[in-house]
Amino acid sequence: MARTASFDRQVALDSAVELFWSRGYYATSMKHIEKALDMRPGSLYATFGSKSGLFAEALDAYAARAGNEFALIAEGSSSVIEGLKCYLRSFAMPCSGETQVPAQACMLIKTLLEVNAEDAALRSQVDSILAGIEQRLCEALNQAKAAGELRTDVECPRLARLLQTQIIGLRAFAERNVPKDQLTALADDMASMLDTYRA
Amino acid sequence: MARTASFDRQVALDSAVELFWSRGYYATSMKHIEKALDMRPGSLYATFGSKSGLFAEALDAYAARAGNEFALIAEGSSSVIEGLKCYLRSFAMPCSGETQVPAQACMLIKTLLEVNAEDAALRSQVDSILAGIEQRLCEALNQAKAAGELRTDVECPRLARLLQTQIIGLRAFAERNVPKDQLTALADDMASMLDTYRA
DNA sequence: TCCTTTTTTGAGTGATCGTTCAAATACGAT
DNA sequence: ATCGTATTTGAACGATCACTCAAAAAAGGA
Repeated sequence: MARTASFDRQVALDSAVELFWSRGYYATSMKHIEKALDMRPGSLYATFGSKSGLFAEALDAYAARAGNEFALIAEGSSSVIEGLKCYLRSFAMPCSGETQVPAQACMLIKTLLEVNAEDAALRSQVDSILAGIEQRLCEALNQAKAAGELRTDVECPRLARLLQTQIIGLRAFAERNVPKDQLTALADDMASMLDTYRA
Repeated sequence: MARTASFDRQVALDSAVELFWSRGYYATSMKHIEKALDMRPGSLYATFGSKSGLFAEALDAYAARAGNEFALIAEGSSSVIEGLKCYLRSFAMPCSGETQVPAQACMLIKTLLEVNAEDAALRSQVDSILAGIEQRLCEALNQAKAAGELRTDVECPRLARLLQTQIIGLRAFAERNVPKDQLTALADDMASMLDTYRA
């Protein structure tokens, strides 16, 4: 046999997420990537194919991480709705624990607003990931309704989209350097808006 | 005297807004700008100084236009709150009239999420423009409260931030290719949320 | 230890980036 | 018409872009 690869694919992807989430797609050069992943062009292109290929994998890695975080909060909550409110409020926290986040805004939304028609593949990838998140929210709301937490006339898909839009807005708003208490008040307003739909 | 400039500065800026709003800052090259404004490098640099200088002026032009549109809707409404609800719903419309918009998302938010720390001047410019919009919303709400449209216990600055965040989220969400009826339902949900604060 | 196979390296590719500037051009005053 | 001045033009700058590939390096099997 022969030489084995010296890098860890998942570690490299995590670095790529950090870098792209922070700098966006177009403003991240291969030089940045080489330094952040500690890999040289040959290895990078052999492994990920292209800059956009790496970005695509980073998007999926980000989505997987975000999904885990949501599941974690949902699991640790007494009810579905409480979990969703807690999830909303989590985006107003400075940063849970010691790890610093590269940007307040969601990487998916940053990509959705940044990437233009020439990179249609990335656009549609983001679109389908967001659709998946929307569906997960909808399923959580269905579960809440089945548990009697929500009024029976609530349209779950519609409320799911409202919820997703609230999160998008909150995280984009947080990209500004706004006082922490204003941010928590904003998240509280959104969380209490959920109570409107309660049974 | 001597030769007079052959281009109209405001027309050029409008083209720049259209171009930058559509393609973003980093993905717009000077070649794109030369073609869109029909100007050659010498004239461009003599007039606007640099790519970032042109972008800065385009941002201001965009903000002025957006302010006018808001004022127009506010003027044509029976009450302040009705005007705000109408304003919210306007972002769910396909496009009012014949003019096509280059992007659904707000150019200010696209810029806020795209531009990174190396271009701090643009970032802080966006930040102050957004703060100005927030204040305008707050003033409108104060006016509504004075007219008895809002409960007396409503914190107008806080509600203004909530409103701005709703708009941000709605317009970013609309960047996806989502069915029109879903979008109007979303805007309706946000508009009716305003009723919660009514007197 | 040596050989085979795979990975890693980094110089180099042409293209494009934002920007400059001297020459050509055209307008207004005389 | 001629001149003086400001504008317009487009070639060219060095830097950087995403990407390629031949050579060097290193791991596992013999």
